[in-house]
Amino acid sequence: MNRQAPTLEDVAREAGVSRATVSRVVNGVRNVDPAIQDLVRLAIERTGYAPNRAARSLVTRRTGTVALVVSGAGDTSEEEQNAFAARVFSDPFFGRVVGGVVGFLRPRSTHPVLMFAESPEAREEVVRYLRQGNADGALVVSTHPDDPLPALLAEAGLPAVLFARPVRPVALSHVDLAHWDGGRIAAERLLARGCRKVATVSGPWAVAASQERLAGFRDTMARGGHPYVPVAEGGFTLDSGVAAMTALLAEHPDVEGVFAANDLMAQGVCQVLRERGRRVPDDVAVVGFDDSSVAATCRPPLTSVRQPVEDMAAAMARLLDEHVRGLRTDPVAVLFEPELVVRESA
Amino acid sequence: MNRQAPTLEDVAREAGVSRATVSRVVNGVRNVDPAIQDLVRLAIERTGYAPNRAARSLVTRRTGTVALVVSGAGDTSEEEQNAFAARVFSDPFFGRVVGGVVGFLRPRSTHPVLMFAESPEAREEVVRYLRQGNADGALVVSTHPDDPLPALLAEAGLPAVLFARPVRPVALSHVDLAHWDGGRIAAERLLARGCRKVATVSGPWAVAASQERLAGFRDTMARGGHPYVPVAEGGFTLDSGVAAMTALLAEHPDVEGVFAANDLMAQGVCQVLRERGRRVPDDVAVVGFDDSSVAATCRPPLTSVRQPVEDMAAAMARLLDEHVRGLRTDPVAVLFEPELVVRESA
DNA sequence: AGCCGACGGGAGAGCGCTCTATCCCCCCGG
DNA sequence: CCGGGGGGATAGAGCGCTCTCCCGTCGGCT
Repeated sequence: MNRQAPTLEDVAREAGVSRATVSRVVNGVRNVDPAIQDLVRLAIERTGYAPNRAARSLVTRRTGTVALVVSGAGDTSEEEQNAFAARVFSDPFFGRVVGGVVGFLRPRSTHPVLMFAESPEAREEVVRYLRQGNADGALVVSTHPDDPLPALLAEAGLPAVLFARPVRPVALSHVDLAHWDGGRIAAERLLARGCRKVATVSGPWAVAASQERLAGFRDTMARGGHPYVPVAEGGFTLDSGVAAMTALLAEHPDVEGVFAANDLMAQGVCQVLRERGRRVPDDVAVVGFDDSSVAATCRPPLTSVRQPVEDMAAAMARLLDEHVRGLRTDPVAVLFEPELVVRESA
Repeated sequence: MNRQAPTLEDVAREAGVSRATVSRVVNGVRNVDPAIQDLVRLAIERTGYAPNRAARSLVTRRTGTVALVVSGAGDTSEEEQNAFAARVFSDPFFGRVVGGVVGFLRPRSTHPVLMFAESPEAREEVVRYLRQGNADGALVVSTHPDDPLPALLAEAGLPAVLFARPVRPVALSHVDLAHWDGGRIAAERLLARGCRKVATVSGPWAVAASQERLAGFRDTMARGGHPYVPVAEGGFTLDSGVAAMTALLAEHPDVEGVFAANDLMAQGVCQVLRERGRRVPDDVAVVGFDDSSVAATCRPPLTSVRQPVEDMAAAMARLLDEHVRGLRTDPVAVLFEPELVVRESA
């Protein structure tokens, strides 16, 4: 940029008032004579003034920026970090998170800085980034239950809000879903359809959400008269869904209903079923989880337990905002309720 | 943050030197006595100093941040903006862009700010954001050929690099693919497989890339002895691929090979084909474009013309960096070559 | 021995903004 | 007619950093 950007001083001179007055008009603070306000606004228009954020944040100690961190637990090399980024983005879940966050942030004229933290160095980088005052706080989405980042942030006293309750308690706010209820809802659907032989593809054991979904599903099935439900562990990916369903089908060829702990795995389940000549939903009913975009594009379209990810992400941003502004000091947990979205698969 | 962050001054006092010296050590500029360097580094360690970016960028007039803008041409309402964000993220293409950009930026300790610009206000916001000095420049990925953002940026003299050549010439650097060659490669594959009756699902007419891919495909088919190739226009989405293939199949039921201008549409093509009882690739060979993640997950896995999106995105970031640093002043175009990735569909 | 230049370090002036303290002026009550 | 009060504007002190001067101290060369 060669043309020197106009400053408050320039506008003040143009309007014939002081810097402070212009500042007040710009920030809409305290009483300013309406006539002078117009004068200042005109001057701003004429000079094409845009406040310099660095200068502002230097004195306010606020940046109006938040970091959106996708973190793992790994000790990944530099090259694999790219793959991590690509993998993250191939999961439709994150698109919804971003959409929700942006939905909250945009009306406030702020925008998220995207960071990936899949190695110790990258995690240090996140902490440094925040400590340097590049952003006011962090929205953290962990892909792994052992993610050490939340603890690092809490320890450094940096404002942060997590997606999903951390396994180890940390003094940070988080939003989460009533996963148990999600499992219950899935079970109720399969029960209502009259499925007798039922199996489930769970998420990784280590993930609390997986266990809760599974518990909700099993408890409800048990209450419905089906105390035994075969389980195969998956990894929330398409491939793992395929593998899990293949194993399940080998041992229980007479299965009539399957609950997969996310849509990607449900898609894998459907693929295996079709390849084995089973029709969905006529022979086997399949219920997914998340109600992500694949639920709609999958053939057949998946009946799925909806996780209101956008709302949850927006709530994260709102919580962080409150923490940063000091409106809220103690960590809180905000819980969302799942609901069934019926399509064709069950 | 209640605990006051240590400043240069604090470190200087601790080390018994001047602010300027500490600054020199931190920035590794000019010669500083090694003994003093150690002294300073020790002091930094002890105080836990982290340079304040706002203060630094106030004087350097550089932020070390770039905006990653996904823009459209629309005049979209606030609510639909969210949908836009979600839609963008459901396209695997953008995940690769982000991965490539992050891959270049991360080693430089910078991180992209994510922005969506699908309305006039949002575009103004992008310009304002950059003018305010929140970011040094913008990486722009347009989803629409009529996107006015590049012109706005060029007009404002803001550094920016585009993905794909803009339809209306703009004084900005861009990276692009040799689309014509991509079309040629697809044609050569179908020709080599001995397909006689061939059709193609193109991208939107208005998009230059669509036309070039189509031209490359047609020219090569013509040279191979097939002057007439039926075309159906798609919109780069799964649904549009389904619609286009349905139409194509109605008029040309004897088709033996299909080239779809991206993988998402190729997936739609495969779905239609399967529903109509055609086997892929035995009855009909399908070639996609992009080699995106759906190419691998699609059933059957897609043979696709690879677009090295990660490399292209990294090149964008590199170009922007050069422009920002003043190493490069005139706009340039960097062209990448596509290559065929053979899987099962053709 | 004297001079010059290179080198290492310090002092201090801002960068553009916010915000507190202050001042001015007008209005009102006594 | 004067003192007090308050709204409305200004002056000025920084926020933490970089960077341009400037100064002192050597080492090497004539």
